[in-house]
Amino acid sequence: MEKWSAATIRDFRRTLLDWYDQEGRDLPWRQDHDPYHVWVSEIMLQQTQVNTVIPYYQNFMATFPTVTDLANADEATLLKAWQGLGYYSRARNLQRAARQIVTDYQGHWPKTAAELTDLVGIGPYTAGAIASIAFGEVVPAVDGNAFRVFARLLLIDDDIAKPQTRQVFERAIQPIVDPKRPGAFNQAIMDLGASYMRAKNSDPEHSPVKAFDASYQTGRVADFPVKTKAPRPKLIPYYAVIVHSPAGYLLVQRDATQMLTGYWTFPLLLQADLPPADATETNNLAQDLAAITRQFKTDYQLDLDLTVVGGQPVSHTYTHQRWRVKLLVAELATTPSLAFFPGKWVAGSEIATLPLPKVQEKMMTRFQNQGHPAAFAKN
DNA sequence: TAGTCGTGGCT
DNA sequence: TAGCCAAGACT
Repeated sequence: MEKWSAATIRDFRRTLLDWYDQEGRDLPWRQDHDPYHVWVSEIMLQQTQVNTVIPYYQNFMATFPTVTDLANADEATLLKAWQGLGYYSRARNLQRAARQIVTDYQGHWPKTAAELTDLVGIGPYTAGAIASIAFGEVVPAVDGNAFRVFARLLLIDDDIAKPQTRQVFERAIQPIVDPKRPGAFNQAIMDLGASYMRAKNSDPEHSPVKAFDASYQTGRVADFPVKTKAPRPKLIPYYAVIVHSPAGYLLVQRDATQMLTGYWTFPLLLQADLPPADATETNNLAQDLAAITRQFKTDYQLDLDLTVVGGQPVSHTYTHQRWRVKLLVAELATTPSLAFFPGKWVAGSEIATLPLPKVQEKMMTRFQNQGHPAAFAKN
């Protein structure tokens, strides 16, 4: 690992901040240093690209202008505002933290990184970002950009995929943070990491800090940062049961034990949960259809005549799971009671008003393209 | 600690 | 295409 002298540190700060003042990005959440604005933007930006966040941020601020508005919002409105951003626990934690601020802190923000970590959804990175940008605390904000930028600048070869590596970087960066402008310093590092010092297609030759870039000076940019790769997503087969009656489509809201908590989908059944097939030559699909029909009858008192929706199964890949969803449909002439089924009927024209995950949108599109073009038409 | 948790862009 | 990456936190 490289060690910088006090003179080098001063030179680096000046070079970095001069560049940032000239070339730093003009982003909606950089209009001011309001902690609410900084906080919401930082949560949205977790594992999410800037261009994706911009329209969500603008809509979010129009819908929930203050932390009090967010604390008082109903969950459906909140989840709808977050729909498509992913990592949906961020949205629910955001509201939990808003309520913490309003009730536990009487609306007064904690102003240090150490205190900010007590708010749900604020970890070491986000605490450093808010503390430095909104309150001027001299602390690093170590995100993926900071890992990458300083791994290259200082030739730090610790594996950034390992949790204990964070403190290595925090200790290395802390003395370099500009004590006069810690927020600008941290944001400048992020802008650098999103431009000249990207993970792929980096351009260290034209970087404003190339003179400080030990990886570039020694021809080893591609070797930093060191990061072990994640395991491959696991294939998980599902059946989606599309039940249509005069009252609309049968939808279920995902509970707190599941991913996509609070969002609505067609009923989904794990293929692995269905009664096992015989060890004979019998058709698996037919057996599964029979098992699903039996389950709806006995558990929910719903009589379904299931048919397979044409086309390929819907495929949707998450970070650690790859869903393969076969669509089934049952058309009912009359609307049965849902006294035994944990879901509700929703008119085709009303489904889009609910918070829906991407996989549900894919299933709806596939269904429409397989002989039901007007199923979810908007009125 | 290592696994969990979404989606879109890009190669 | 399949895989990696993008302003991580939580358990």
